[in-house]
Amino acid sequence: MRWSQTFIHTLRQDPADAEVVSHRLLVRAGFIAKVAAGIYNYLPLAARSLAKLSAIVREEMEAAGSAELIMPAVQPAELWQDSGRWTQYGPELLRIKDRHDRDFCFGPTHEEVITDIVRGTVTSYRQLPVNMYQIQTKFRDEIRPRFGLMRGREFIMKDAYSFHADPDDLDVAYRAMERAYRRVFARCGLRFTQVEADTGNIGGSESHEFMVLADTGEDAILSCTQCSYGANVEKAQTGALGTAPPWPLDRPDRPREVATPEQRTIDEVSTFLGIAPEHLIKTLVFETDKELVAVLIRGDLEVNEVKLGNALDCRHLQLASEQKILEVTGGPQGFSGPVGLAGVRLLADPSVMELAVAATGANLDQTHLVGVVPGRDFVVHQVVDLRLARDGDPCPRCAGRLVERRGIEVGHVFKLGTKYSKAMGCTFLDAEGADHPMIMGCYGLGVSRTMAAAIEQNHDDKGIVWPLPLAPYEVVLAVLNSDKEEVVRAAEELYGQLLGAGVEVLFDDRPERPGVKFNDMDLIGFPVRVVVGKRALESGEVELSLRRDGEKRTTPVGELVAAVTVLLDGLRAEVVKA
RNA sequence: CGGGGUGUAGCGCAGCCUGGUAGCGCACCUGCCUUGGGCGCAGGGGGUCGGAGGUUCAAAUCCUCUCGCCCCGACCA
Repeated sequence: MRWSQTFIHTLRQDPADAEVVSHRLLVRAGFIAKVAAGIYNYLPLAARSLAKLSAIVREEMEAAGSAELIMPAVQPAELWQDSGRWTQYGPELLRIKDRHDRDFCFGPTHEEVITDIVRGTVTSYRQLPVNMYQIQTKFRDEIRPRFGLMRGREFIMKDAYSFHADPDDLDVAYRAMERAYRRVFARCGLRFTQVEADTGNIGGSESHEFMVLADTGEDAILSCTQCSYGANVEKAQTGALGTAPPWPLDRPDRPREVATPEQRTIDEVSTFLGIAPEHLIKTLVFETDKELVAVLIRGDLEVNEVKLGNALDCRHLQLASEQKILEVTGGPQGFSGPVGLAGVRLLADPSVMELAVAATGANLDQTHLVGVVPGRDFVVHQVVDLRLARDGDPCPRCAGRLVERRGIEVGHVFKLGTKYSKAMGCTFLDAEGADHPMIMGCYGLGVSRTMAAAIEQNHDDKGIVWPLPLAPYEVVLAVLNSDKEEVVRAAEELYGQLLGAGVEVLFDDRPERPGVKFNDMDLIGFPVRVVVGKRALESGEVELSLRRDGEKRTTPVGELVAAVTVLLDGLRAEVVKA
């Protein structure tokens, strides 16, 4: 392709509204252009990268036994009413009406449609399993779209769904999908990790996320330095805690009140009392959509609100207001404690119940209790892991330590269970003729987000540094002195040779000054660069370099095709075969 | 939805406070010049100042309403 015949327009200045690097570079390098908040044009360069990524996804999905189909973007309300999500999904579901005033939505996901397909066709265990996928535009009306393609409202996703007669069969498909995802991201040339994930409000029994590693990632992930354990911070567990320092105070037969004027925070109280934060019981009051609860955790630890939400089985959760705390505990914020606390559900992290003796708030203004013994001085309704894991914590599986890294969620696989099949009557007959809901799995991969994540991970101060498999063109060929007939002739000749050899090359034939061309090539990030200029040409040579190191080497004109082929083969060999 | 901003040429911005012929840089067009890292010189085209209403002799500027967009928060398969 010739530059002059495609549509590539770079910007000299950063767009004012781009916050993150992938957004900034995608816009500047001419890959995308905003149409509305969270809605973008994918210009020709982006279309090529997306096509390459999609091709890899298709190959791996087919290899894993999933068949491509295409479902509608616009879906009738009836299906969503059938599953119950028409009312559950909330304003993120873009609802639209047709000319007859009938309700539709623009699909944010396709469980309803695929379940409708399968329930109408599959009736016997003999027809299972079923596994299908599509690559399609989704729309989710996010409250605040941001970060360009990282969190758009309209985006491209590969979504797959599988249907099974029993959990073991689901497990087979699930493992095949995990493997396919690992292969996809490895073949894209991305550094990534697979982690255990919270199943969130989609429900289900098992879930993994695939994270492209990048410092700018929105998600925190913890992985063990010694074993394969890895989890999203929302889900991460930790190993046994170290032993606390010895209790430095007396051990009264019952808790003793101590005046702690204006000492509210863990740091203030532990310093004031001369004890370690590990000796304090932190008491937090949360307000859910159903109730108020008091949550206990050791003073040096933090509560994981996702774990808490799961334990309480609630949809929304927030720290209670000062007013609510006063109503529930009788004391002001900063002086809450479990002793004598009645009329409210009490949850504790195991770290609290392991304390032999502790200090905590007295539910009285300016007062704490010391010498509190869990089990003797208070009992809780439920002991459950509520701890937020953090960097340096012990691994739950081995003797190693967890390290925290940042990642971008590009894939998420779920064992869904029977949530949709039950709700929508998607059942089959087993060998005995008994009726059962099918067991489902669903598997999402953010295609447009993966393109953005690739840039978050691979860029420098000049622009994008595409991994070869996702580059819009593998090679760029630039002619520097377009006023010199013999230089242009040589470049045209080389362009023909590269095309003839099957090299995926973009020919920068614009009559621009060299500086403009160099900067554009760096900005767009073509992996291999060939420069034809009069200087090298005088000695019968052209210049060759890789985007990632910029190191220049010259090669005789007659050997260019061979030299480019060698470079490309080298880059391909680096991409891990998962 | 709460808080804070912002909207002026394709892009990035100034002008607004203190009302008086709409500006700068980049991009674009023409000519000359230059040609290995976003050349130089000269000339030129392009804007109902987000929209509606109001105040005024006069509104980009002041007032009211409205819409879009951005940031922080809450939210997020």
